Amino acid sequence: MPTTPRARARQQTLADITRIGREHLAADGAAALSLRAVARDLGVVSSAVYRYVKSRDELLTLLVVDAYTELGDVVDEAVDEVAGPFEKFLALGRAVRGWGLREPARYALLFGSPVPGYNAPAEQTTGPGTRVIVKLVSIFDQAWTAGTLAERTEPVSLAALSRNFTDVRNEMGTEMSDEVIARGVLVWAALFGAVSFDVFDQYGSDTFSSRDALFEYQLASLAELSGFDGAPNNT
Amino acid sequence: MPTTPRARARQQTLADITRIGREHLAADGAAALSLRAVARDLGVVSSAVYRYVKSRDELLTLLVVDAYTELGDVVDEAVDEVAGPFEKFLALGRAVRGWGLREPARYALLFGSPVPGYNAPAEQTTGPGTRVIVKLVSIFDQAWTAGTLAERTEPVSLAALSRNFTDVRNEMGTEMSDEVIARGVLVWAALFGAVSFDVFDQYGSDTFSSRDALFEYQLASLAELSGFDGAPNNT
DNA sequence: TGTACATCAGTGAACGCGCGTTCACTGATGTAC
DNA sequence: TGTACATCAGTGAACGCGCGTTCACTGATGTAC
Repeated sequence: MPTTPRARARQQTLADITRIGREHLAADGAAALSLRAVARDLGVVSSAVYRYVKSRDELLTLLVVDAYTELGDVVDEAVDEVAGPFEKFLALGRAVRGWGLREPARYALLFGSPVPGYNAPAEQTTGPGTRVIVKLVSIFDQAWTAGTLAERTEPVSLAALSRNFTDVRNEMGTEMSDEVIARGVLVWAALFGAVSFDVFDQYGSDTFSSRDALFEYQLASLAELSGFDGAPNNT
Repeated sequence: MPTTPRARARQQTLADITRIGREHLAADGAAALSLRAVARDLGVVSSAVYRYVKSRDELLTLLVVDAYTELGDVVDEAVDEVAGPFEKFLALGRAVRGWGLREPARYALLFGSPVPGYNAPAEQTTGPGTRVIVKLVSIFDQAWTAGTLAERTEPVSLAALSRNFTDVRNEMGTEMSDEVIARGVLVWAALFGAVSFDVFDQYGSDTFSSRDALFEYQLASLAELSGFDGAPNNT
């Protein structure tokens, strides 16, 4: 917590810069994000922003971390409100989609096209950037540990990836089988595929009158594919 | 076919503009695509490009159509080479992913973040833009007509979308049930989710040592979910 | 408690750069008679 | 077949704009003694 007025003012200004950056992101996209425009909205000369942010790329990093953090918070809160893997999975999916639809530009920053010329620094983005998949793993692990996850034979050999799965088990602290991890990765990618199609408007604008209903079907199908007990068509 | 030398030259120049645009897309992304830079590479003064293209947005449209067309060609060729819905589905998935990995910038233009301030004109992009889904529908329809598509009860009611499914049946010329269409839409979105995660590098750079093996697993799982006969774990 | 010094936020000018688009023009190519 | 006119590709200058980043500076805030 900041002690002096100057430190408090600094923190406030940094928060303002992030907020204004978010607004510009929403209006013009990441590629058009400009320090000068942020400075203008902040009511300050353009060089002043350099007291807070070393470069345009650092501002982008700030926004990436900000977005991952908010998404992570939203997802955690939604998932923790319910009990059981199936319900938690639904909550996670709905939370991701809800946030994406509310914040399309920030969703695009995280899960859309890479920003040309920008490389997110791993040290700062990896932590916040893995919160959703970490949460998803914990949901699978809960079902796995409870012994309620449906079994399934590998449709295709996973031998080429077995060392990777061992690493994942160590990093994530789980005992899940190769097949279950691979299944989880597929469900993860598929979930974001469904959300991205919705957020990025890949279905025509009037193909589906209720995107909510479509997504609920998709989510239930993915829960079924995941093998969660309680999902329709599972035990 | 162009008759006069002038018409032939014009066509050649248009092709050059498209090619150079593709290169700039790959180097700097859609947002940074600039008529002036294209003109420079073409060896011509910037205003000359306006003889070929009305505006920067029209150049973008040219590139969008160009990309959809190439992807459509690649997919059609791959799918038509094999027989049977299961094999065709695998071919489609592999073709999409292969093209995406070869052409990440063009893939991003079509399936990544929307380009801020640019709206693709429906008249020109809808045709080429629907070729992959049309092909996917034809694969599902082949299995449906042959009666080899696994049945499945809706995990969640699709009543809210029934009118949309009727429209789809009319537009696509198929008789597939609501559930099968919804299943196809999910598989479609999931497939592109898996490809996007791969192309956009959403798995860490060293999480999976063989992205090919991972994708083959995902593809086989989606074939199974689709209900294609011959897919592992299906009849 | 008061003073001397260090820190820091913000200024304003400047550097060198790129962009989309318009316009009047030149000179070559194509076409109608 | 030859000529007059129309079409069209490309030029070069200009308009008005925005960008990231650096630098020497001023004046207020904070700190050590």
